[in-house]
Amino acid sequence: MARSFPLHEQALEIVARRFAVLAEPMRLRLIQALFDGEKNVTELVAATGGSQANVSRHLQTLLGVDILARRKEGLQVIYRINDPNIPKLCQLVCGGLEKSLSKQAAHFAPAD
Amino acid sequence: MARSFPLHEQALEIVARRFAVLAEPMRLRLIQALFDGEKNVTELVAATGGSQANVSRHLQTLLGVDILARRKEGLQVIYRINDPNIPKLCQLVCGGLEKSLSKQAAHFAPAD
DNA sequence: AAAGTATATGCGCATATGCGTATATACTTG
DNA sequence: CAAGTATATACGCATATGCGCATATACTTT
Repeated sequence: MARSFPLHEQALEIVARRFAVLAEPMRLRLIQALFDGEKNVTELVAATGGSQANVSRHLQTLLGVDILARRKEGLQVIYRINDPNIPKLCQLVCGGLEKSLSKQAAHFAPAD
Repeated sequence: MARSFPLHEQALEIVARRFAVLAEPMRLRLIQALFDGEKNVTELVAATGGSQANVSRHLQTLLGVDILARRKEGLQVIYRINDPNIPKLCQLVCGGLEKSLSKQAAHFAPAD
């Protein structure tokens, strides 16, 4: 039954996994930080304000689904965006943000 | 520090939330089932093979972020895709699937 | 109004995930 | 080889989420 779908089970889980990887603010921050070029972990830690351990963990997650790629240079590991669809993807979601923002704006007081 | 990002905290969380909603196989199934037109809950239950309760809950989730919209018709509630970006979004992710599929095929070959 | 159909929701459990802390690994330099 | 720097990982806890089950709600029909 479930075999007759455009996407089989396996594919669905992979797509879901992919979305799940993008479903974390910190990982989105990392992706954003890499939009303007590759960076090493220390730079990413600084750019995102996260802890080194946490940033590293999220980088592994992004690496695991090939959203990012990395390159070692001496002591440092330099990450970059590997999936060409990621910018478009984020653009699509962020594009539809305006409505959501105005809709949910009420929930957040303009603290700053 | 974290203030200088293209997307502020608030926006990041909304985007992340949006991705999270798409990060469930059953919800992707529901979205897929609605690609060829609106359907009521019973039809969606049949199309996805899920339980009524579970399907309903996932529909509420999709409704909550305006990916779906609904319309009542007598006893039935008829859902439809509301966000015009969803098809493109899925297309983008599914497009990059081929590589992931071939890559992860190995993982599924063994009993895991 | 009572019974029936269609849909939504509360509850509890099992599991997944994020994150802090500490530690391990990799490489470089003195 | 010891010390130092950069990155990755193991562990544990707190929380979030999916799902089955039972039940509630909404509307229709008799």
